Amino acid sequence: MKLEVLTKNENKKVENFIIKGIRDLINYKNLEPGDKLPSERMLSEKFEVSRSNVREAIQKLEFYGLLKSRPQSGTFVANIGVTAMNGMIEDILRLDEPDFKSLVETRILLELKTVKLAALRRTEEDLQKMEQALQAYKEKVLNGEDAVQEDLLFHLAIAKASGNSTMNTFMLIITPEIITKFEKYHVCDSDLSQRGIAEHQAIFDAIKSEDTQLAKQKMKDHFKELYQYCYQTT
Amino acid sequence: MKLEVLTKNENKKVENFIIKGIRDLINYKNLEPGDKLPSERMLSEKFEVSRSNVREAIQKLEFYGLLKSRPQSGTFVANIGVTAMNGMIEDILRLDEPDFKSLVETRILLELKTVKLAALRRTEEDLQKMEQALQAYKEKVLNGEDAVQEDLLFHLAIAKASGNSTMNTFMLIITPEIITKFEKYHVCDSDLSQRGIAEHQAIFDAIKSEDTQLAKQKMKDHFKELYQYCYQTT
DNA sequence: ACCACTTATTTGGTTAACCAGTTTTTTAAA
DNA sequence: TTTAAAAAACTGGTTAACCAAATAAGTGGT
Repeated sequence: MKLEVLTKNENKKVENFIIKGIRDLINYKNLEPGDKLPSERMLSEKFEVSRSNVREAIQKLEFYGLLKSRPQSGTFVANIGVTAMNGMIEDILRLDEPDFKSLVETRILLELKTVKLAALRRTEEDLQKMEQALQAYKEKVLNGEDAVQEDLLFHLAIAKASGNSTMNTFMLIITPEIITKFEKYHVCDSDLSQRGIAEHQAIFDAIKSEDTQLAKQKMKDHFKELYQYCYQTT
Repeated sequence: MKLEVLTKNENKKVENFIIKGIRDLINYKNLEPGDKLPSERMLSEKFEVSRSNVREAIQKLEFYGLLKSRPQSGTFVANIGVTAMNGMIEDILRLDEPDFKSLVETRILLELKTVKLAALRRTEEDLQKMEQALQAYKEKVLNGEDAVQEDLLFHLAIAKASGNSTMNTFMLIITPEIITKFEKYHVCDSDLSQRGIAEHQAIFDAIKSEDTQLAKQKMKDHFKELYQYCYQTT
């Protein structure tokens, strides 16, 4: 297990090493948007790493939109100038693992917005989906079972109803991390869950009646404890 | 070019097909958190696709925290129950490409928060980095050159100063997409850039003097045009 | 029946060979 | 010298063989 972490770190180190190499290459050769990078084979030879490692690094930079691979042709510098390229690569290299506080902070921010947008834009289909999720949550809680999953699915249904695909994606990214870390730190007691039903219902009603301000307020109430938990520790 | 898009769609279709297969497998076999998935080879045989495709799909689900691969051991269901698993996979399958409006909307939301947090938490080092970015931006504009990159680097410096790694990551994700799409739609004229300097300076000063409300207000002013642009069209 | 030990198999990850287009170079005809 | 055609070299992507660790199965002694 220890070994796995080591190799993972090692792997990350190699990846960052290659990313730095690519950055230096772009700077040294003054590559501009649209220019072609050396082939994967040449890079792997130059940096003395495997081609898989090179592909990995390229794919990461492609994820952040800095490079663009074209089959049977080459890898190209995206439509971003040298300056932005350097700045962004530096940021990418320094990115650290998200801490729990950062995740919760972001979730609250996103959800206070998605709930407003959902109240504005929700379709009839969205309402049905949310109601289903709410119903599933209620049943679990009333049976005294753990309902963390159903809880979050209701929130994801709101994100979908917001009609903002970017926020929806971001919610999907942070949700599982929150689930796993949350279950470790915190256990919902029965009273809290009972109150959760009423709060969820209030949020749903506000969205249904298209009352954006009320929806936001109800979401805020719902997050009150999490908010305090987030800001009291560390 | 047309072909590339086709194969890309085709590829996505295969990936989604496999993801659905994995989902059905989890449901049918009632796999719970910690249980082991069939090996990649078996899955590739069962779904009649290449092992690469299977790995691709697994890595995507791993990105969203639903699976966890362990070397020389197997792929395991993450600490998430069947219900959340189903809901999230459905969302992932339906995720569409982010539209420009959604990107801008999210950017504004994130930046109004990061600027507040930056005013609260910025270190001396953060201030230096932001000042450098601001200076670079000024020089470009005063020379009459295009300064979109320097503009965004200043905003990224703020995101970094916010001390929230999740928001920082999200800003990094949407920034390049905004750059490319923005340059297509909109060209900054000289007057606008001149005003941009003052606005950036005001934001920086507010952050420096730790005035959260003022910082947020200045950022809001800065986004005024973008905001209108975003909400007038479509 | 149980336990320590060896062997065989299975696993995700890695490497190297291969593929089908693309791009550059060569060639020869005008 | 120019240009059109042909061939060679190169490209990212894909497939299949290989690796070392982890697990399962077998083995023999008690």
